[in-house]
Amino acid sequence: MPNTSLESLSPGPTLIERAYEAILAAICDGRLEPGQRVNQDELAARLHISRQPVGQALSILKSQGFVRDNGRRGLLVAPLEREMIRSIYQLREALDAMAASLAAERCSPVDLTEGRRILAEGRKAVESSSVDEMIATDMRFHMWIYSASGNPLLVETMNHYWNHLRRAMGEILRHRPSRRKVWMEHESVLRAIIEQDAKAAAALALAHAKDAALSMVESIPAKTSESTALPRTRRAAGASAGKRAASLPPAVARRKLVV
Amino acid sequence: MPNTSLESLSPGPTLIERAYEAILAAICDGRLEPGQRVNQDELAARLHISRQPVGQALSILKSQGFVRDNGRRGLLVAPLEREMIRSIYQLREALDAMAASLAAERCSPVDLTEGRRILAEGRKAVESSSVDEMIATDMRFHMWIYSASGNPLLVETMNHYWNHLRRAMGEILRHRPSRRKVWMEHESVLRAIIEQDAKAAAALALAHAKDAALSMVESIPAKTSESTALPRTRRAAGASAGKRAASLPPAVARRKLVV
DNA sequence: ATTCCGTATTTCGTATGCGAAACACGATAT
DNA sequence: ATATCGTGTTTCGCATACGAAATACGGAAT
Repeated sequence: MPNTSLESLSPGPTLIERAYEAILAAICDGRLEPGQRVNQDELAARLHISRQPVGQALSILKSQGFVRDNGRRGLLVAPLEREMIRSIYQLREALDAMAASLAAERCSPVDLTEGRRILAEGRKAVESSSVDEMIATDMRFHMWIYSASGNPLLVETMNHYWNHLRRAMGEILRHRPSRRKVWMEHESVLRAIIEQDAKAAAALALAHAKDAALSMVESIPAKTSESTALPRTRRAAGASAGKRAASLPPAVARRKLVV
Repeated sequence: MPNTSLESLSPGPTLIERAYEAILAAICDGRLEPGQRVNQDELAARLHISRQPVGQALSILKSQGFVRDNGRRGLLVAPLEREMIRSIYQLREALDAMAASLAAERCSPVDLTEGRRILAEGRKAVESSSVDEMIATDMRFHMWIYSASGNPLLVETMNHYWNHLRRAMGEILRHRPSRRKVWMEHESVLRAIIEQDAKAAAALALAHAKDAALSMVESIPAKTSESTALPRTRRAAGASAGKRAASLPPAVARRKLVV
């Protein structure tokens, strides 16, 4: 059989992947609240699967910072921390600017129509005052820029951070009204991209990120009570982990496994 | 017992965490070669543990892009791809500049002595021509800047990317000689930080990243033969995933699990 | 000799079983 | 009444068992 353009088939989403998606979605849209304990058995029961794939999904979520270790008493949904959100917005200042600049230089006509479409959607979402829809469209607009920048890693990385932002935005917007000028700013960024004015696009995106940071970061309580059902279980060594480089474990290093 | 400053104890590294560290280390320093198949049973045997923790560790590694799915035939170590490295360096241009600027503004005296120490170490490593040591010190210097920037997320994110870079650098430096001016450039960045000249620090860091990108990216073969023992197993749908936003699965979405 | 097909093997995903460690609660001693 | 200790319960980590799906290989047919 000669080279048909048929690619082979995907093994399809495993239970691990589907559990991951389901739990992540629940965390991001607030169905699982920050600080809430999360339990393998219970999740497994709710999803009608065994503990095994749930455990694996939670491992991944933990490595991505969406859930946090809670001693031997399971895990809990990562609380919203002002410091974390501030850090994300700081990264966005650098990366959104770069992304907008790149997008202005190299995005294609079909990208542009897509951008315009998202802008229209966003305006509509603001009219309808559906908080969830507003957040989703906001995220979609920015993801569009990352995508138009042509850097796949940017897409991946920022998708991750935006999932964290989504949580915070959902929490905030349920109480405070939203900034209406958001989509004005989006429009001006889009216009700069359309006009291929990289400098302007970068500057506008930067300003937008700074604006957003200003209104979001202040809205988050400085420390979320901290004592959220925190059992006095074993835990430390990793407490001073402020400057650690490792991505996963405190590396208390019993005996190192060697491959 | 009143509030002693004792934090509770950590449950200690689990086998999952230790396996993760061991496998990641093996991948980063090249003991597990790019494109090589990786096998749960074999790894478990080599580490003298069962498949379970190995599988979980691999799940995490997969979500971080260090290993890649290979149909139902296990996983393989992610091949080195020029496009990937190029993307990383592009992110570095934005983030290294920002980090250097922040570091110049806010790093403490003890940070500075640490920086000087690493610089000296780096010089020594170049003398000794130990490739591994050169890479390690290079990474350490940059991680120091991220850390001095005061943004913990920057540390985490860049640590991740530098693990990818380590792989590539190791592969390259075994064939080509290293750029000797690296530590000259590092020194000038450090000096700008010491003098608290944020603008200069950012500019120098940016130039350094661009230089490094130039000499690294070209050294990577355009496509690593691609056919590296690739079985014609089921796989697709995710093949056109260039612009996808999802971080884990292609979301072919059989029936969505709902929490 | 080459091609095709059926069977054995490999290897993963998922479920289940077991033990350890911490919490929760109630009983006892002061 | 309060403090202390011992027991039961919870909940996870890790090992093992089982089934599904794909490959690899050897024999039969052309």
